[in-house]
Amino acid sequence: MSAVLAIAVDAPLRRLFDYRPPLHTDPATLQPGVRLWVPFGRRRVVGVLAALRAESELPESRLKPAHAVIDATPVLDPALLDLLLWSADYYRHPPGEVIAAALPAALRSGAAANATTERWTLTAAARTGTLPPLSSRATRLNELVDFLRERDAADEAELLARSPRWRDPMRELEKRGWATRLRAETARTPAFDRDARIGPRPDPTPDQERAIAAIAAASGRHASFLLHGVTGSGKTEVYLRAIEDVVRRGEQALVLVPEISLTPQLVARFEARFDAPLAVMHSSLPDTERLQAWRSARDGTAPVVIGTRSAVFAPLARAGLIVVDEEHDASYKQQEGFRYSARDLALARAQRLGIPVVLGSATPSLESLERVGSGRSTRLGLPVRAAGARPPTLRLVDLRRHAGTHGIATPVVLAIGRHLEQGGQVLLYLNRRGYAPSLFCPSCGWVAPCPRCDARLTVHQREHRLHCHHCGTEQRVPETCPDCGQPAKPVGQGTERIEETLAQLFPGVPLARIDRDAVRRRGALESALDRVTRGEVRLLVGTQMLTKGHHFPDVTLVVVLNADQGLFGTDFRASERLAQTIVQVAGRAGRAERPGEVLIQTEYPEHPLLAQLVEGGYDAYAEAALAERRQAEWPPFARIAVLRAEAARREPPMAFLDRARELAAAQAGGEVELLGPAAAPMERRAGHYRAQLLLHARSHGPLQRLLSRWLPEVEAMPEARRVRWSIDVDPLELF
DNA sequence: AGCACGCCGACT
DNA sequence: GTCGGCGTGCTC
Repeated sequence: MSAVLAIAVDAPLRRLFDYRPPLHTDPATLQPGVRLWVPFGRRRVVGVLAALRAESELPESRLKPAHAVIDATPVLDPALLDLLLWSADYYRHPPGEVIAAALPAALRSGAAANATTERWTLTAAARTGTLPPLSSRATRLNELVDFLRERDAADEAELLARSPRWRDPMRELEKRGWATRLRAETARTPAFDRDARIGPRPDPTPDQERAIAAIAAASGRHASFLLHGVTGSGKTEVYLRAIEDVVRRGEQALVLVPEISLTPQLVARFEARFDAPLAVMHSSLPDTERLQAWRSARDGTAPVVIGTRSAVFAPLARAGLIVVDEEHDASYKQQEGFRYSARDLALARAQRLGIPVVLGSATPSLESLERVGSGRSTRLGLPVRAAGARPPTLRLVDLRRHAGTHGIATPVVLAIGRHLEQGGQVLLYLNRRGYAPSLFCPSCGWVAPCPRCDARLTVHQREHRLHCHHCGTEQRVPETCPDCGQPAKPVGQGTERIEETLAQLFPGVPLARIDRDAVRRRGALESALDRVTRGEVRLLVGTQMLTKGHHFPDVTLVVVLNADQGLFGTDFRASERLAQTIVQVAGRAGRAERPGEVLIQTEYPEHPLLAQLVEGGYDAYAEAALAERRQAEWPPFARIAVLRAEAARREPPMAFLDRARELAAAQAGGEVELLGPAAAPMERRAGHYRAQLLLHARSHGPLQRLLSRWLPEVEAMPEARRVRWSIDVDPLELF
């Protein structure tokens, strides 16, 4: 009986491909997780052995033999391979693409998995003297031969030490058959010395102590913790202590952080503590550095592996702990292609590995709070701020009752003045960059539209241009309204306009704006943040960028300029995001001994979400929101998936989804509810019409069963070829 | 995704 | 007469 190799190939195809073993290769020597070169169509590609099977569904005659085995040992260990194949199944994504997501680009194109060292040696013929002698005038060659004759082999360092220009003569010796190179895997041993290498650290508070002890008590088995600590309560110190414990046992910790917070400062803080090289994994890392980080994670030379979303797939020689910082952050969910949640996969991975996992946040996702509520996770609270700082007080400012200046209500203007007078810094948050969200003609009602989206163009005054924030379209600001020829004017507020207004209201007060436009230049963000920290800036305006990770100890007043965007969102998660944003931005105030003040401008001060936040903080909001989700049967009390489609014309996506719905209805059997199809709220984006079909079920099982039977049918539909479609399991955003 | 095959327009 | 447009089909 001949074995069949089930191989994952990096192609958008939701299946594995069966091959015969390479010629003269005993399949018994092949372990799942090794790479092979395989013929694929008319190409030759790298595949990963997913499983060895007794037989194929295809007749043996249709199977091609793989060309060659690449790895002696698997690039993906059994647990990681298993997690990846499970993920492919769970997220309904092609297994080859899922595996590709876990491997550095170099490995996807066949590079050696292990670092190799080259050594040079004389050939047997050279040593026995059977070669024609070298000319006595070739001094460089003769010297090199003499050098090699004295030893078995020489590595690059030794050759370099002898002569900096050794490569050319060596190449010549190789050409003439005198020398040859030996390639060997570099021996790697853990570089860190368990005890001696832990740097100076502060004493933990009693709350931190309790959390550290709970995590330590779970070492060596699976346990899931939610580290719920208000901003400034010292979550990072808990991670560091828990990791110390892991490192002392000679194990590794995997730390996931949101995209925006993987800064050199954060890495430096970890490095200072462990005094060891960390493996840093980030999507914008150059290929060779990614490969190096991957190798040092895999061979165990890095005690700590720290990275963004895709680092959840980092190979670990001796995994001891997984940490997911700011677990509520949306950047853990990949929004295109393989739409996985790194936070959810971190939980799945820790469970498979039998190790503890710590999710940390000041504003936990409702999913994580529900896990605590149902007993699947243990909450570790850090209720007070380190250094005794008092929490800020929140107050609502009714925009209907107070006149204002370009979006800043008078009481807020007065409060800003007061805080500035008392020497505080003031931070204003507005999630809208640009000068104004639209350009409007008061005489005829025309509003500058994006030609490719159902959206308005944003005015960028400084550049004198209109930008679409959805598709990137840009144009000049027209002198006059194109419809009636009258002057058009910017309407509404963006950060650029707030900056201008503040400059007028508080002349002479140093001001900085921090948003994507203002800090586009390399290093601009760092230098702006520096000026804030040094106190050179007193007024600070910015977007989301301000709410993540940066600390502003001297900020005494935080203003949320417009809380209303999240209050009536079409998305069931809109209010959760708003509450998290407000609490996160509020957390920037009152870090030091000065109490902070937070003012939230709204047209709906009676809205229950805002009332809960102001009176009971995030916990009160979360409790109410969970009750609401339970009642309405939305996640985390239900499971959803979204089938999305888009095309250049309006009809094909709807036709596709209508037909897909019919197929699903024929299978659903009552347990899965179908909602839609419906056009996206902003139907046209970047010239494409978008629509979606929502699938809703009480639990995971029925939804997964439907998806596994239904998607192959969807894939085969003729309508499927006239649209771009995708499936999103556990979507974060519904549109 | 690639890659090839296949049948209809403006050009060396 | 050909180069090449992107529709269609296939990858063990």
